[in-house]
Amino acid sequence: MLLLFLSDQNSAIVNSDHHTTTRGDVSTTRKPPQLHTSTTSQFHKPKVKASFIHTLSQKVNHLKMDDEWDLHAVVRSCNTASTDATLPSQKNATTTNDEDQNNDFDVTGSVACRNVVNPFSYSTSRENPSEGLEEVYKEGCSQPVTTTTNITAPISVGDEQFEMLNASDSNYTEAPSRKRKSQQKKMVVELTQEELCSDTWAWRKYGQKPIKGSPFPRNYYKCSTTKACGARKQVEQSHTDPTIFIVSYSGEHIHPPPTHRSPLAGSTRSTKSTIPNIPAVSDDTTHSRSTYGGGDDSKDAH
DNA sequence: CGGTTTTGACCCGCGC
DNA sequence: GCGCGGGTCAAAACCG
Ligand SMILES: [Zn+2]
Repeated sequence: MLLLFLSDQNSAIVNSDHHTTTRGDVSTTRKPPQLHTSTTSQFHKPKVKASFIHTLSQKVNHLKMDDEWDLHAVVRSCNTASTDATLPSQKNATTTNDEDQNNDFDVTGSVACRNVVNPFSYSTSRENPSEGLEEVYKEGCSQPVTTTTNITAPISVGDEQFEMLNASDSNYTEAPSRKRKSQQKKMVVELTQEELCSDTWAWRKYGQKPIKGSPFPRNYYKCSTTKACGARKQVEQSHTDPTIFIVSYSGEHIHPPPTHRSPLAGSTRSTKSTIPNIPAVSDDTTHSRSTYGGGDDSKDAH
């Protein structure tokens, strides 16, 4: 397992909730979508390599039939599976119920039972959060825990960002607001489905965008336990190993892990709209969701 | 009815 | 200055 912890000297003060203020300032200017559709000033076309994506999707096909990118579906299915105790990596973990999980979760996390500290840890001592994370990083590097898949794919994204954060700005001294939003701290982790669903924190998805380097989009999640909690994570499927999910954690939880996640969490809607078309009798008997239109700005307005 | 997901739009930093 | 790429917002749809 590879972990990357990116830290910026620019304290986290700037990042807390500034977006609210920033956005709030112009929030009123935010017009309804319809009005804006005609603007088309900064919208670029989706130049996605269809063939490439196609190839990749084929690869992932064996994993998920048509919605290759419903991470939440993955998590959900995983959870369901966990209830059935079908997870290979959780066989030693007798805790399958969320309630019990919470009990077992403790502070280190349920996955920690394997032998490594996982990113789901909750540290009350926020004095030196980086230390703890560093530890995680080191642990993860020295003690790679491969559950069922051999995780050997190098995380380049983290490296890149790290470089950017540290050496991109030559004139960088202590400017508080130099990096985007709260990008100052980040921990990249390669996880499998089991590990992904082992995350007992309550996450709410707030965005999804296709990433240039990877054929798969990236999902953005925010902690939904408390509004004040600035913990976020982004999940992305590894283009090298579709079975691996690259999860980037940023921010820390200001609260203990939730007792149990809401039933709504991780739920995916059947189809995009209220089109009752094709009720249940279809080739895809399962939940097949929409074809990930993607909340990207590459939506080629017209 | 409340919490989530979806998804188009907006914002922002950076490179050219 | 513009376009690109990535991150975030928020309205609407959804589901238990
Ligand atoms: Zn939190």
